[in-house]
Amino acid sequence: MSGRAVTITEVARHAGVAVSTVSYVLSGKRAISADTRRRVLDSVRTLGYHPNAGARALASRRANVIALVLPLRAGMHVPVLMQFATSVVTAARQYDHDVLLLTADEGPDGIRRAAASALVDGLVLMDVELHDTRVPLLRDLAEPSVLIGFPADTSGLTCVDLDFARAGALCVEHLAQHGHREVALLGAPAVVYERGTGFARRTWEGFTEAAAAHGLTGVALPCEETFEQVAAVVGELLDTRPDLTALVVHNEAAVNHVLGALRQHGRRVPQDIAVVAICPDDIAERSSPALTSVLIPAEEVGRQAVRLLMDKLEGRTVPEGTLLQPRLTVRDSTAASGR
Amino acid sequence: MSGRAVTITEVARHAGVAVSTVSYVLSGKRAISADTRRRVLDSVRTLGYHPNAGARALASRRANVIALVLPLRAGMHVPVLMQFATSVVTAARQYDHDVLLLTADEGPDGIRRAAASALVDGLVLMDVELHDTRVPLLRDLAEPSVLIGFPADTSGLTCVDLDFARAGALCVEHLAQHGHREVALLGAPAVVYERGTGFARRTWEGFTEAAAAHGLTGVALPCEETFEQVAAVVGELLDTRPDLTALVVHNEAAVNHVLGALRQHGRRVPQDIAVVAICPDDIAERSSPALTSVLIPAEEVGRQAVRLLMDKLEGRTVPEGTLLQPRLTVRDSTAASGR
DNA sequence: CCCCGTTGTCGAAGCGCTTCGACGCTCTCA
DNA sequence: TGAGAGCGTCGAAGCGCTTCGACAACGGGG
Repeated sequence: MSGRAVTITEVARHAGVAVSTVSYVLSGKRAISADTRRRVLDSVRTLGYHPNAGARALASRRANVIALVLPLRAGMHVPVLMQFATSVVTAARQYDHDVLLLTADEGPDGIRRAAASALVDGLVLMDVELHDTRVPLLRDLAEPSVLIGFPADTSGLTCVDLDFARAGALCVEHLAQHGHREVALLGAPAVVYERGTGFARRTWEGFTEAAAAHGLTGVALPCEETFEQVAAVVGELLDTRPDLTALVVHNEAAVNHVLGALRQHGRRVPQDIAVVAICPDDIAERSSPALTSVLIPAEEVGRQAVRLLMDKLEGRTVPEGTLLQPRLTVRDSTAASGR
Repeated sequence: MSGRAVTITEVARHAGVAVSTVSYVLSGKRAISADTRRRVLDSVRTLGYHPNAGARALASRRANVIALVLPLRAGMHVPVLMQFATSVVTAARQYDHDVLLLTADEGPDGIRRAAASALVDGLVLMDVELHDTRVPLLRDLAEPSVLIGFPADTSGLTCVDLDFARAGALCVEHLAQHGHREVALLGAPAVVYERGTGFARRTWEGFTEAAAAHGLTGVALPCEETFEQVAAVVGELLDTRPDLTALVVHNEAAVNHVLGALRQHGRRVPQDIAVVAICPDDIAERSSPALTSVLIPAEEVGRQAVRLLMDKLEGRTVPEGTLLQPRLTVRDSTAASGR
């Protein structure tokens, strides 16, 4: 490597054409004869030319970079966040864009800075709360943005997420079909609900409503993440609700503790009690027994977010809300349950 | 927001000075009278001026962006990765740089592209293997880079990491002090060792050598991450080694399974068996009992990596290897052990 | 009192690219 | 056979910024 980088001027000289011709070959924005194209591409290859990103951004007013705004707050399950992040990067690359990582600790200023300096063409925000302080900012930003998660008021925005209400309901329906009459939801830590995190609340509501609709007794509880606290909640539940035969767990970090607590209390899964989780597949598969679960389709959500953002960048109009339908995978933690 | 962005020309006009003067006020590269400086800064503020990143990069040949190259491979503990990532972003912002996220699935080409296009000024690579294919590329890249983790041959590179050998030894020493005579290491999944992941191997070696040095019987085993597999290994260990009184666990995902397995086998921690973990503090604290642990100082490593990169960007020479000293925090999983 | 070194400011030349308008060809159709 | 319509290519004008050299204005030392 070393030395100065190859410029488009050198490529043009090497191929014996004008600079603009090289540019058109590379962008495909004007017709170019097959012969010229071949010669230019040859020169590009032999010289090892890479267009200068800054110059390109300056001249075209497009940086070909999008921002990914990560939160990092208590109670968020990090591996899922990471899945979102990597799928956003991968999807962005498919549209020939790169991804700039912005964290929450710079606050709204960071977003404004990146947008105003034309560092990025658009934004993807993760883990949006019901009353997110970043939302007003997005509304009057010139750059388009897409939210992963739904704030309370989605007007003027573009949001994508799994349909968590449906996910909660799906778990209940599955259990109802298997004859369970009394079920419990173990959710996120209390702080997550208090903060107004949409997906946690919506699961809760979906669970509660579906239980009512199917005539089940359903109780929903927040759930902390240390073994001791989980064991306490589980113990309490088992003691006070003798007819309880199924648990829905919507808390990645607590899933294994729940199973451990049940083991400790001498309950077998699924013979004594059924368990359904809402979590990534790898967690469900790695538990013992393997858990029937509704997976968080992080990869799909990330891809959709990028697709929507690209549509907006092209000037196409996109729907305000996009809800991905959950699917339930039956594994060993409910299968044998024939009561 | 909306409309076209404010340019330096408009600021200059508004403040009644030349464009270059505005530039010098902002960069501080030439002396400017207090009065002029104030007027310019006022204009900047009232107009809401943000320098265009592309133009700046083009003219100054510095993008003020660094790349963070993430792997994503089996057996890596994601939350730790995420800690690295966020600390790199935070540290970079302190040097007025942004972070571009590159993933491994584009391979070395992604690195080359980002560097050659002047999208980034330098690179931080995470989770480097002993024989990493990206390393030769880095050696002949014009852009400086810093590795988190040590490859087998570090010549011509800059590497930072926790001193894992020392971490393994520290655990042994702590246990030796508490009178333990036979100890076991439960490490990463076998695939991680086979792949040649430096930090896993170095912990193993540090553990083994320290055990020998202190006259302890020490056995080291890889450890998979499902509860069943962990329980099997733990069961086997307890059965075949009746004198075993302490476990060192270097596997974030398996830690809780180990505790669960010990519970299942009726062993109390720390009365019957002591446990030391090498893992982030939050995991150690959230376990029950809270674990004596050597923490992975992810935040410190990320910060150092950025500092080293900035030094290289400034043309300063930096050491090839930087090893961070581990510290052991005593908690409940070894404290009461008085044997 | 003259010369020279400072200090503060300006103008202009790029940085490497995209894109617009122009222009010379070659075809086609009347 | 000549006008008009593409097609393929070129030159030049920026995009918004940094940085270099120039140059007033001012003071201090000989």
